[in-house]
Order: sequence, then structure tokens, then C-alpha cells
Amino acid sequence: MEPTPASALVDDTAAAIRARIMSGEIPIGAQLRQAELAKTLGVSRTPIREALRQLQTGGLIEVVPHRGAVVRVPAPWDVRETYEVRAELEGMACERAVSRITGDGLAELRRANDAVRPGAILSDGSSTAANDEFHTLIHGFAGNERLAKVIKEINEAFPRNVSALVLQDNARHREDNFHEHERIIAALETGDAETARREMQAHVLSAGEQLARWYERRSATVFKG
Amino acid sequence: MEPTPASALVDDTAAAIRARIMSGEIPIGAQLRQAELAKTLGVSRTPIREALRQLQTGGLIEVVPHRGAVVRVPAPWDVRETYEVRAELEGMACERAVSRITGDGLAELRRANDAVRPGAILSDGSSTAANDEFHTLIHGFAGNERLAKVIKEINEAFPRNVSALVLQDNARHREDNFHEHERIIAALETGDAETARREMQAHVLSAGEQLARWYERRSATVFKG
DNA sequence: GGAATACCGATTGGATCCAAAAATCTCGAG
DNA sequence: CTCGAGATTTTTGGATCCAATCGGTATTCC
Repeated sequence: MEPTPASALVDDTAAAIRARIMSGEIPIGAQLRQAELAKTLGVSRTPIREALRQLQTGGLIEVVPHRGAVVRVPAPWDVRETYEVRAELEGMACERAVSRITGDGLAELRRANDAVRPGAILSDGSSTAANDEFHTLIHGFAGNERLAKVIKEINEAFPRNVSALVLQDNARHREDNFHEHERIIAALETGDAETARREMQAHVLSAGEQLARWYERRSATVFKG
Repeated sequence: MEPTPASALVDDTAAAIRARIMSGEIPIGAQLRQAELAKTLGVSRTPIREALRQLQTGGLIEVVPHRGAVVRVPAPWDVRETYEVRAELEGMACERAVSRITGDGLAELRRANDAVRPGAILSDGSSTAANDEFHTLIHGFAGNERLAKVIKEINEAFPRNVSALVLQDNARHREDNFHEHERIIAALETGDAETARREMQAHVLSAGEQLARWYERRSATVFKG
């Protein structure tokens, strides 16, 4: 990590906007008014505009010339496609992690997954954070920074991601999530690369399917009012 | 394709700058002066700045606050890591293509690869274009737009990519390239998904290794003068 | 009464202005 | 002659200005 790279205001601005979209404070499909964002974040429109370009490149928002930016409304088929790719990459990460992970690493994974356990006392957002940490840890153990980066970018391409879903969705999904993580840990411990990949792939695909369904339900609801 | 989405100037500007970097007109490590770019492209600094933010997000350039943007100089280890990811994704595309490709599709691939053949008469850049087309065709046959997009983004993350290398490098590599493509086509024709994936993966990894070596030689040369 | 059109408010987009920061140059001291 | 402090120049960054465009509304014509 850099010791603080003379932080660029526009990057911070982009991060702030992204956070507001990811948290749901700015809802899916919402218009992003430059003047409004500028006032809220206490800067002029210039850094806002540049930040929006960054988010546009990331795919989180769509910008129509002379009409402004809106938070992208992903189509369910896009979610499914994307999670097929994500499953492949996370599977790859998991396979690589098998030969690189240490005993301490396995302990870290178990600790992270404990916070995902349905019974765990979780303040707002902690389940999301815990779920993220579990996956992020594995990306780290894979020992390929680019791989971690690509997965991260993919995850930030949708206004609502799996982590946010795990938190708000029902206990059933949370329990499934927990047990799938356990199976992944088991495979990593055994050292079975093939199984580790397969388990992670299935895990991500199932999560993606939940997310796609969520978007389907959402668009149906929005239609009715 | 859209009938021309009211083309945004900043997107065109970003594309123009990217093209100049990819072609080598703007060399690796070069400073990108906003005023100079503005004059060259005939616009003011405002769209330039937004375009640079887009390229920054893509990873093609690096922006240091108050010091400006430079064309990124990839480290060889980064190239290797990236091509491991690319190999995985292209392998996935190839595997998926097996069950989706048609006879016409195979014909297209053969035609594209004919232009890669060492003996082929190639005007400047045509080998690059042909190599790109071969891969792009397969991405299309994979039937997953997100997958194609991610691979495209990865490919545009380096100022010098494999396609550019294939063209300028020696005949030996070009011939290897051609024969590896042939083996991939054969696997696709046979319908052997496993082999198709493996061949493509090996092909991309070998290309990535060439690219990494190229960057190694380059940095060594630059040091000496 | 309905549809086409012209106007108006709101918002984005490009250009310009000025301040802040960094690199370079100059001058002086050791 | 070298090193360092200060001034100068260059370049980026944020704010602001004005034109271009879009959506909506009202008006007019058929």
C-alpha cells in the first residue's frame, strides 16, 4: 500500500458517489444531478464530472449526452452472464489458493466465516463486511493481484451486489452461504484444488442466481408501482 | 449496434488518445500534457481531462496529483499475472464456443487465421488486425457479452499488447501463433471442450510470456540509454 | 378537439479564469 | 565547484461562465 498517494479529490469524490450508490442511498435508476452532488459533497461540478466519467467506465452508471447520468439498471441476463465470469475467476482464485494458503490463512478464513454464521450477532452491515472479507481473503491467498483487481471491478459493476444481498435477504440464503463457505474451507484444507475450484464456482453461481432473481423481482415490482 | 448514440465528444477523445498510445505514437512512459493534447485534438482541456480519467480507470495511464498523467510502464510480473487471468478467460470462452460454434463460424475462423499465416501478404497492421479478429470471433461464439467485454478491457490495459507484438516480432513467433490457432480450430471442430480450453490457455500464456519478455528487454534497453 | 410547433426552464457540455502545487532555474554561500 | 535556498515558470486542479441541448408546457393551426 502507498502511504497516502497525495489523495486526489476526484478519486475520493468517485468513491463517495460509489458508496452512496452501493449502500442504496442513491437508488437504482436514479438520476445523478451534477449540481446536487456538488452541493452535497461540498465541491464544484468539475470534480463531479470527472468522477462520473470514472464510474461510467466502471459500468456502475450510464451517461447519456446532454441528458445526464443514471444509476445503471442491470438486466437479469447481464447479471447471470457476469456471474458466470465471476464464478470462473473466483474458482481460479480458489484453485490457486490451495497450494499457497497457510494454516494461519485457514484460521483467518474460519474466523471470517464465523461472522457470516446465521446465529452471529451482527450490527448493520457486518454480515456484508464479513462475506466480503471471506472472499477477499481468498483472492489474497491466490497470489495474483490482477486477478483480485478484476474480480473487484466486476463486483463493483452492479449497484446491488451479492454482499448487499446476503445481508438483507432471508435467513435461508444466509445459511446456505455459510455452509457453502464451510465446504470451500474444507476443500482448501484437504488441498484438493479441483474440488476447491468446483465448490467456489458453484457457490458464486448460486449467489449470482439469487442476485439475478432479486433484480427480476425488483423490475416486476417497479412496474406495478 | 446503436445508430450513433449522439456520440459524446469525451468518449471520442478518450478513444483517440488510446489509439495514439496503442499505436506507439505516444510512447510508453511518456508524459501526457493536457494543453498539448487539447491543441492536437482541437478541443479544450475540459474533455481532455475527463478522457484521461476514463483511461486512468482502464489502467492504461497513471495520474499523479499535480504532476500529470503518464503512459503506464507495466512491470513484467504484472504482464504475467494479467495473462494468467486472460488465459483463464479465453480458455473459458473457447470451451463455451465448442458447443455453440457453427460450421460457418469455423469457416470464419479459418479465414481469419489465413491472414495470420506467415506467408500472407500483409500491409502494415493487417497481421495485428487478423490476430485480433481470430480471438474476437471466438469471444463472440462464446455467447457471453460480459466475458468478451472483460477480456477486451484486460487487453486494453497495456500500452503494448500481444497483437501489436505479433506484427512486429520475428517470423518465428508469428508461425507459432499461426499453428497454435490451427490447433485451437481443430479442437473446436472436434468438439472437445477440454482440449479447446487447454489449447487456448496455453496459447494465451505463451503469448503473454512473449509480451512479458518484450517488456523486460525494453526496460533493460531504456536503462542503458 | 387533436396534433404539430414554438417557447421556456432546467441541465449538461465546452471553454476560460485563477489559485495551488511541482519542477526548474538562478544565485549565493561554503 | 558543489550544494542548497529561494524565485520563476510550467502545469495541473477547482470554480465559474456561457452556449447547446433536452424535456415539458402552452399555444396555434387544421
